Amino acid sequence: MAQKKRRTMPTREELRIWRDYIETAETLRTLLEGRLQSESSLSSADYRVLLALSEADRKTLRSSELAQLIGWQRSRLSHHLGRMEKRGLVRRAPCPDDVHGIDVRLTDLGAESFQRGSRPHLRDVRELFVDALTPEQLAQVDEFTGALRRHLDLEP
Amino acid sequence: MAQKKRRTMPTREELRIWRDYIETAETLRTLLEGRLQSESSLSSADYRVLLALSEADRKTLRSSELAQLIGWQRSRLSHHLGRMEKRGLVRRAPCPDDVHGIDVRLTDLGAESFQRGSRPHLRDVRELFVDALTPEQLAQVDEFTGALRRHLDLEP
DNA sequence: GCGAGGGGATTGACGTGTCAATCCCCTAAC
DNA sequence: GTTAGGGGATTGACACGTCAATCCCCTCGC
Repeated sequence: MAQKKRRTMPTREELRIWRDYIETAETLRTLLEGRLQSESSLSSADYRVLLALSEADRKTLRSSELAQLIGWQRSRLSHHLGRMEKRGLVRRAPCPDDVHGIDVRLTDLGAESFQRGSRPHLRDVRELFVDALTPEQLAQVDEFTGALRRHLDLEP
Repeated sequence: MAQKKRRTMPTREELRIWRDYIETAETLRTLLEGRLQSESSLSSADYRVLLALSEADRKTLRSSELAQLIGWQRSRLSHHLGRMEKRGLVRRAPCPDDVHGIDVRLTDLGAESFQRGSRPHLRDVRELFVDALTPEQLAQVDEFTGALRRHLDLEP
């Protein structure tokens, strides 16, 4: 550990592991995204929004809460909601309780799209990720992801 | 294993691990990319191109070889080279040996930018990724990444 | 020789994400 | 009351990646 702190550059081997790690995660994301798209015409961005909304009380969230929940910048959410609204998946309306603030509401079409996409997507996650790993490996993923998150201060 | 095959959906716990995994990798990528950008005004896409070129013989590669090496679609590479050329990082010229085919050449500015970005970038990788993990955890990452890659048929 | 086909590369249209600027409406200072 | 400021949200300009269409020039069959 002390020795590790003294080094500046990663070794060749560490670098290879890093590259494999990040590239594999990327590939996995892309594959899942492609399947989701062809199964339900939803991007993974759509999916995150729909997921958050469908778990929300009255299928509605304040725009800022939604951004907070899924960890997006305001402007990204705003752009994306605009596109989703155009496709009829969500609807925006001024929030009655608060003069600032916009309520984002799941439409029937949005709820239905999410339902339709959800099961195959979960199946895909099992197939491409969970099934690739033994239970021990899965536990290792959890462990080291936790270590990374703590290192990066992503944990509560 | 037999039991696993029979299930359709991942458990709640498996899903949590999946989400943490993919989200952490994504965050890490974004962080690294931001640092690279502010340290050297290079995107990680720029970096990959410059890395491949600077390791190449005569700092030059055929466009198609380059695409192959870094695993990009032709059109993505073409667009990106256009932008990089505009910034003076690379230069394109018809390939003398082959009537089809374009030679992509690292410019002096490109080589210098890469040099300048490289060390801090490697330091960042060590700091944000390698230092977060014990040697055992790093070995585990390698192991399960390998398992994933084999499952997805990404291995040679 | 000439037309079909094919590999190499580019282009255009489009959806997406980021950053910075802006807008809107409220609250608080004076 | 008028204005400074601040939180919530949108907008515009731009960089990026993807897909499908296209272009270019060669090779091969005839």
